[in-house]
Amino acid sequence: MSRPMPERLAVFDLFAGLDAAAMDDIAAAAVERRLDAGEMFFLQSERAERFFVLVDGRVRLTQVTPDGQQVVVRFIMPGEGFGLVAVLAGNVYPLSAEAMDPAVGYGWDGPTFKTLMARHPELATRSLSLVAQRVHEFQARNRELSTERVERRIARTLLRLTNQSGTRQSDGVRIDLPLTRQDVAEMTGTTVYTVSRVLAGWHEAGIIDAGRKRIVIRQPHSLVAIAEDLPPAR
Amino acid sequence: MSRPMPERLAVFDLFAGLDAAAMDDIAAAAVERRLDAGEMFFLQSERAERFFVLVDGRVRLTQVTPDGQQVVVRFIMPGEGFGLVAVLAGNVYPLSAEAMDPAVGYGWDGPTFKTLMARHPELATRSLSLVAQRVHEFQARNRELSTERVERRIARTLLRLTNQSGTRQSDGVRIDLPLTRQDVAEMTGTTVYTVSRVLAGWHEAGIIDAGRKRIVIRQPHSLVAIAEDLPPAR
DNA sequence: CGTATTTTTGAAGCGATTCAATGGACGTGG
DNA sequence: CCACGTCCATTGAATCGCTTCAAAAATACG
Repeated sequence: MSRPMPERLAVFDLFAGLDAAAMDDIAAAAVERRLDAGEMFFLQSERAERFFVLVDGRVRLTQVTPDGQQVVVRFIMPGEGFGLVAVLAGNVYPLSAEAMDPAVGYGWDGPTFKTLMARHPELATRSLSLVAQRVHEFQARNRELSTERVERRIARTLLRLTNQSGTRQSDGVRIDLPLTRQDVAEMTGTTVYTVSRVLAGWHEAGIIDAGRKRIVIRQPHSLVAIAEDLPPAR
Repeated sequence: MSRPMPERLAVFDLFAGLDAAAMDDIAAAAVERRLDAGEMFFLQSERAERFFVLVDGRVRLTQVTPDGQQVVVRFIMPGEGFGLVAVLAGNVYPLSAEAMDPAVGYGWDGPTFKTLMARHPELATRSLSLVAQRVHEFQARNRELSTERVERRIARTLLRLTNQSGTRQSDGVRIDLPLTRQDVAEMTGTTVYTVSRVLAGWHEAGIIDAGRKRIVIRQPHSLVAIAEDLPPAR
């Protein structure tokens, strides 16, 4: 729990466009937290006191439904924030945040952040844009879930993950997350079995290359075609 | 397009806790818009210039998917805002807003509202809470759509609508919206046929009373039991 | 009344789930 | 470096929930 460097904040979406003085002020109020792989930043249904911006590592956000099913809500990469919505709404955390690797985050509690927003109106505007963007994402995902079939949802999810954390390789784009079929199933609202079958089919067609916790997209355009429901060949 | 009365703003979530001076300032910047039933406040994919707070009437928010399917996102009742997220994010409207009755709304454009937020920090905080709440709703709905069966989703949707616009009657609680089976289907991500069958089953069991564009909940606890997946009898 | 909209119902079909069981990959310790 | 145990992925077969299409019935409305 040490004091973070103000310069490092500048790279984060949430703090874009703030001047040096504001940055100092905000950084002074932050608390650094370092976690090992598998440790939790916070747990679902705890009172939401503090939100974080991820500096290093990766974080998995999961939610457990009342009847015990688990859902992967999203992954957080360095520079992104998590928990902000719950803190601002003054609720409990609606999901759990687990470090997938050794991770470092900066945290602020609600009252502190509100004070900061009052002092720096630009911060409030940025927060709003970010949260608004989050609404868009969820809305899009909602529409997907209610109108699209599983294969398409999986295609979309892989493409999204590719944008978020894909690295080019000689044979395609690799998704840089240790994703199990179970994870993909929990993100798309289906089962491990179906994911396995779908991926097997795509592998057959040469669209992807998949192994244990490893997915490489060999033909992104084919995946886009599936996601957008275009005729496969043209 | 006349000037709204500041006192009327006080009842709205968005402006709760603001003092009279602030209210005057905000009201002075608002534009009133009056629509007949069937007219649109705005259309999906127009540039989002202005958001509204509904003063009177009811508004249906719908979204059309790329492949032409329609989804009912939610209904807006007096006192609620709509379009805020799109305006703050500076995007196009992700959905269309249609007046179901003759409706009255107050509107603000983005730059104006940002200026107002800078002058009244309390307004920024309130906006954030509201948008945050919206995120929660969508997140909950996401979880529903990805893990629950149709019957449960319909039960939940009816309960939600009951909370939003239900009126007590001798024989139960009536949903005060002219809801077609099609509307319910579009809210729950299913088909007219399935909705009809499910409602018929519930009517059979005495849980609801339904007619053309009319649904009355006779046994809310039974519906809750279905929504929560509890054993029906106890 | 006649017409349009909304709702219901039947029957067929399919996509996805479920369960059970096998097969493969990885890490660890001997 | 091999052998073992564990976790992860695959596959087949049975089943089911829901959709789809077609058509009729009910309700509202001018």
